[in-house]
Amino acid sequence: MAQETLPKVYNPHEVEAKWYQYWLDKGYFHAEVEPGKKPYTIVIPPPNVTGSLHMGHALNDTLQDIVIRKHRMMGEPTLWLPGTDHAGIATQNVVERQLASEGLTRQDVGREEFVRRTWEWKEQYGSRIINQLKRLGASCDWSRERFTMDEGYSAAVRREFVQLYHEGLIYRGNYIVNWCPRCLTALADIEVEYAEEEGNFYYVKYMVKDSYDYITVATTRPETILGDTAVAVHPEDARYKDFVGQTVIVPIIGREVPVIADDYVNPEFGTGALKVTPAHDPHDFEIGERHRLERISVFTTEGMMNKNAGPYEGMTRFECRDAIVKDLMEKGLLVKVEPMTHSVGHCYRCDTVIEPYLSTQWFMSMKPLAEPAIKAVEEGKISFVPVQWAKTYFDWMYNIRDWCVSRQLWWGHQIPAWYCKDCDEIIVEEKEPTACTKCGSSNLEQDQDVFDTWFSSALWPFATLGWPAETEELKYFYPTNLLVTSHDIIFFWVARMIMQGLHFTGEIPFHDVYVHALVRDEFGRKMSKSRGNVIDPLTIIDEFGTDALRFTLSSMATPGRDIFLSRERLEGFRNFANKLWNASRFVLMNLKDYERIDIKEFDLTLADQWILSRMNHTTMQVEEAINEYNFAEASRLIYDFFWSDFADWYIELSKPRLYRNEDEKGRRIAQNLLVTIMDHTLRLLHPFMPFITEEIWQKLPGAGESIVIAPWPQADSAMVNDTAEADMGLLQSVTSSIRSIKSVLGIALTKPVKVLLSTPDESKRAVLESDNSYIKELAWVEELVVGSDIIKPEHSAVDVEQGVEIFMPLAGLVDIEEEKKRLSKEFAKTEADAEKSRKKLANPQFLEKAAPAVVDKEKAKLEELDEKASKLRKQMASL
RNA sequence: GGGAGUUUAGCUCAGCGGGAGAGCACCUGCCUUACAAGCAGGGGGUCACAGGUUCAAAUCCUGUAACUCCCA
Repeated sequence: MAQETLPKVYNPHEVEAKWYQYWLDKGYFHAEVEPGKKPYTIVIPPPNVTGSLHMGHALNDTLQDIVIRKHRMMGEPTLWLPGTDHAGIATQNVVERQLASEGLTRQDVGREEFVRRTWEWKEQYGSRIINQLKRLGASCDWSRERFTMDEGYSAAVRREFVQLYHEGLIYRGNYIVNWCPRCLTALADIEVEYAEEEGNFYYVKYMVKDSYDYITVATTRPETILGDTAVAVHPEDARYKDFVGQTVIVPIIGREVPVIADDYVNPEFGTGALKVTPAHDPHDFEIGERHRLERISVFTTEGMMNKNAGPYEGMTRFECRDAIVKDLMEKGLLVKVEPMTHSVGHCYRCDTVIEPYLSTQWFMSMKPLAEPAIKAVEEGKISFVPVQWAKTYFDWMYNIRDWCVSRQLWWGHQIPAWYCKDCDEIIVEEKEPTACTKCGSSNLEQDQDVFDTWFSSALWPFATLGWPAETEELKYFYPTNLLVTSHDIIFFWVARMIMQGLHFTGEIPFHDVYVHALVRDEFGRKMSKSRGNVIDPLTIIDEFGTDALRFTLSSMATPGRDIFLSRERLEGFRNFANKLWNASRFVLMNLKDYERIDIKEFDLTLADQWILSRMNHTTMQVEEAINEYNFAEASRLIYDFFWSDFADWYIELSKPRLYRNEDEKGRRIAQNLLVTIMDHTLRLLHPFMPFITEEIWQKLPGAGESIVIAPWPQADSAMVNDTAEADMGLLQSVTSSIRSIKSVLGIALTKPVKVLLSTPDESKRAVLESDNSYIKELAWVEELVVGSDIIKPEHSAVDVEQGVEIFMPLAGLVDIEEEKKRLSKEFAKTEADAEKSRKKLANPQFLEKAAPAVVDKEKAKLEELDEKASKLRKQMASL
């Protein structure tokens, strides 16, 4: 094989684009229905079509890609189905901003033109995030890419609505909803984000009609006084008993309203008297229902005061608050003002203060849908990993409330409901009706609203596979195996997919839900565009390479802990990539006369047996870790094996065999093992670091078409060799000890020295003798003597490792005082350890109750420590 | 107000009933024919605090404190 010269430093940019294109050209990511084989499926959490890749995506998609690539290598028909979400409000906001830069509003251009422009925007920029996913190395089946507003998907959404409507699970009604006065739409309860804000608690007098009596009511929102239609007190509140049934006058506006008694009122809170505004508060709305109160809305949809606000008409909500407070004060109706922090709802898309607002909307009845979805998790058909998220899921599901699914937006799935203008009939059909089903009139108008985006993404796992059509793909790939997501959308998305999946397909949409952490900035804050603290993964990829980013994220993906991304970590894993690169350079530079042999037919050295044992050991552990979705553990195992075992020890030990010309057989075995281990480890690592592993693997002799489709490494338990690991451990300890003595005493590592090893243990002597070359090579020892009862030569440094006394004559090498210092330190440490152990063993309870194996281990440990200590003491005395 | 999580070396984090670990940073010595993005060695921790369970607690339980998140 030709000797290749590789650059000293791995350059990710040259290889990443090349291999990604190669993989695409070969069609490796495409999954076909293969009857008789068990498929493996993940649907991607579809990023917003307006989005650009952030660290959350990078983590989310890296973890999915790891699992997907592993299953693909295992030979399963593996589908990772990609796509994007039309993201109603977010996308509409983007296009509105674009219009604003031209000095236009969406109302100026009209709905049709606005939607046309949005599609145009989507065609132009919608593939941005898809291309970014490709840079991340995501091995999605791009031929199956879906968009939540493409034709087939839209048909699925219509089916969802029409079926639920006819099943009575969807209804239309006039209720209090969360209204965003900027987006001009209703929002679902979970789309409101609450924040503690400094506000005031205003105590206001409500005069009793024809009396000088009054009730003081406390409120944080005095502007809603204008919509008050009652004052409520608790039925058992003695203070207000006589007021119930009387009429009070709403300040400013002069409306006469009743004093009512209702259990909802908390007598402890404020004055114990509550002003009731059924049109502007969800609780007040319910009180209003119970007492048949009038609902008076005082705001416009834009959050301005309407004509019901009388003198305040035209003011904003906030101007009105100030004006009313001033007027109340002037009229002597304001008793006092107390500062108070309270929770204020904000739009999760634009952060505007939400207004509870009376409005006619479509709602979904959630209880009947939630029941089977709760059961599926309780019965273990769906598992959350880590399990504690199941509790979060249950809490929400048990307290679920009806879902407002209509949105007053233009971008989205328009609701397939038509209203007959002649007879008011509501017609809900998948196809646009031509005539009213009741009166036959053709004077029909479609509902102007669209669905909540999550209404459509709830169908994602099966609508992407063709539902409602019973496609081959749906039958084969559904239910999917795994959903990977972050905890912030368990309610928004995961729970709703489970509900709709069970309702519409009769099956769970996925078996496992792996919930990963959020990626935060260095201060632990959620990264967000509005905070301006986003670390762009593309920048990181440019600087460190995709593989380094992926490996960093997977290494930090410990269940249940958020990730604070740091540059230092990225550098560390970039260095790991470089280590891989250079180890492979070493192997490739030393393949002169390489010939494939069957290593099982030759006698393997201890180092050979050891590295094979470690490799198979590691493989088993990695397999287990990935199956438990413990990506950090899997990454660590591969990192440690490759760097600490293979590079630091095995490669070093292979050098003499490669460089010495006389030992052709030894060289051949070493070459074969180096190639075998590289090949095996690269395959194990490929799901984590796809690019560098392909680049190196392709250079190895006997490489196949691509590592992407190379077989996933199987552990061979017959190769796990405890004796080899123990023997090698002894040699490593002795080697390290000698290096340490040299280093501490200021002797250069490369200075050749004489070393004597003494142990009564015959098997240890055998190991030290037969493989003394390991110690000689790695600790720069020119003369090594092994014996059973060696007397310490004068002026020697001493150490004891695993019962082996190590002597290094220092004649002329070093100041003996240095050695005394080193020894007494070593002795003190050994004595302290021994003392701890002795104490433990002196405890009769321990001997009686602890597991025998634990006691034996402790005894052996103490014995060794005692022996070491006594030997060190003896040597110190003789110095 | 209810719930969840976190607190381990200077920093970022593993470990989660039986000998305190890694990477980075720091100190010392090395360009030893793969790698200075490296090699060898070293220092550094009453595992937040207080109780409890246990022969044995960083690890399990209870409480306290600080920080973070979710829900109302």
